[in-house]
Amino acid sequence: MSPRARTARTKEDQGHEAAGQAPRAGDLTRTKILHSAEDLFGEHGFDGVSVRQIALAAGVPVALVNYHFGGKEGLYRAIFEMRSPAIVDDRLAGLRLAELEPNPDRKLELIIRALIVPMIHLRNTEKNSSYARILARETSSPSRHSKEIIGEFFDPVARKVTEAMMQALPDRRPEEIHWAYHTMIGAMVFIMADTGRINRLSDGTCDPDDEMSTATHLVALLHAALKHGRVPEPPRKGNL
Amino acid sequence: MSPRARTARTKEDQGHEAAGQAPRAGDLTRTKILHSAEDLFGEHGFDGVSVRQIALAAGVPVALVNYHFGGKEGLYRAIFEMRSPAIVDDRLAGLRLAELEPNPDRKLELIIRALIVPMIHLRNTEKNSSYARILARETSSPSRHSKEIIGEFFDPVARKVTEAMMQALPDRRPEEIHWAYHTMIGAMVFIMADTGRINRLSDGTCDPDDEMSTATHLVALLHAALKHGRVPEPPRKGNL
DNA sequence: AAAAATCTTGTCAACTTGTTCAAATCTGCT
DNA sequence: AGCAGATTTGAACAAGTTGACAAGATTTTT
Repeated sequence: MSPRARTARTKEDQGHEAAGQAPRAGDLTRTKILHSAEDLFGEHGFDGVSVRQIALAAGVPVALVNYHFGGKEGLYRAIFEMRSPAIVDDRLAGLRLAELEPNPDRKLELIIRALIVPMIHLRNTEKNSSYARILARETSSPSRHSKEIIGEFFDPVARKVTEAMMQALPDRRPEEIHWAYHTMIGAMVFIMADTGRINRLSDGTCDPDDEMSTATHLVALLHAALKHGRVPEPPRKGNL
Repeated sequence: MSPRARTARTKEDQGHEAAGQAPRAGDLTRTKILHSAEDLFGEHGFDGVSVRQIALAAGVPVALVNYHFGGKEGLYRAIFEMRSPAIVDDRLAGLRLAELEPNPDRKLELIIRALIVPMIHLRNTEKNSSYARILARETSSPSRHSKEIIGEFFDPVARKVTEAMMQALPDRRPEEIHWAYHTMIGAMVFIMADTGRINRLSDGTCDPDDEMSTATHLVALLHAALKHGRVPEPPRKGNL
């Protein structure tokens, strides 16, 4: 069979890349495939791309994909293993920063920024823009496979964010916090999906490529939503 | 060839179903296929389902799909032609209602409701829940095909909504209106996608199946976002 | 230098994909 | 009853799918 297949040593490759710990021969091929896959998956989705197209784009024989990643699913997972840590770590760092802020209003904004800015930044970093699209697709897909991947890679940090929100907004019911959180994720993910609709409908006034402007607007809107968006009635049953 | 292929007479079938105007023989088959397709496309996306799976679920031979809809794409389009008018009309009706409201604050809320409530309602109407998922997928997909379909069926009403928003919030720059609009769409579409993540992360406290509660929370949050979410600085270039 | 592990390559088989075809059946109309 | 058009059917098609293999090339270790 294959000596080291599956999604084995991806952490070493990306995680501590600086300390050159035995870069093997196949690593160049790995990253070539990984990048092509990222682009194509981002554009057409998991089912919309064949391994052959990826291999062709990467300029390698098809068999190499199976050798290095143990199949199409393994390749897909490898993309998440490569990219996710960066966002998650950035978010956690942002949350730690928010904890230090005494002013409750500023604190709330910092939490929102911790959630949003890493992703916006990711999207606008040349090489990673496709991953943002992949993430957008996956986040809003109801399939079992998507749930597993998102759950594994992003649920932990999601819980941290909601906890921080509860602390920053102590007068809200958990229900309100969670709806607010998913409103934020939805808005963010939609803009990250990059359908071009924003540019189209705004006649070019709004441009997601403008990292600064996008973040400013999105944070302002979501900050207002969280700060002033109280739900009037406590949730008694049978109200119509 | 096929006498009447393509996506011909879908309006007659669904639109004015009451007045029985010549229900042809194949109409039952058509709707069987249409419904199965809706479910499967909603669950796995366009590329995630094969025509054979759809035919199998509908209990008809594969060839009938091509006969009635002229191919897979035609079938997909037919779903939009069947479902879209209902939402679009509901939204337009909601917008007309909002125009009559004198109180600017209430007016803004009515506009938001006009955009959101029809879709939430659609999602929670037994038969149509899958279409909401299809719509969510398609709205946040960057592929050319998705752009075309969404553009054709939903851009017109989108422009009406943004126009109404500009009237209700005359002190905002167009830029702000458009970011706000896409924030709304994103939040809504994400919740409609129905990934189960909301239930999971909130430990069941939030349930998108509860139409009333979902609408209340979402409208409250977005209303606050639009009302208080001003962007501080005018967009001068080169700000860092 | 020899041996062992790793990496690359072209090809293959088993299977699924969307679509088409000719023949059969059903339908309503004169 | 008979006919024309609409509908249904099962089979077939060409093209593309994934994953696997053995054999060769390369690198690393002994």
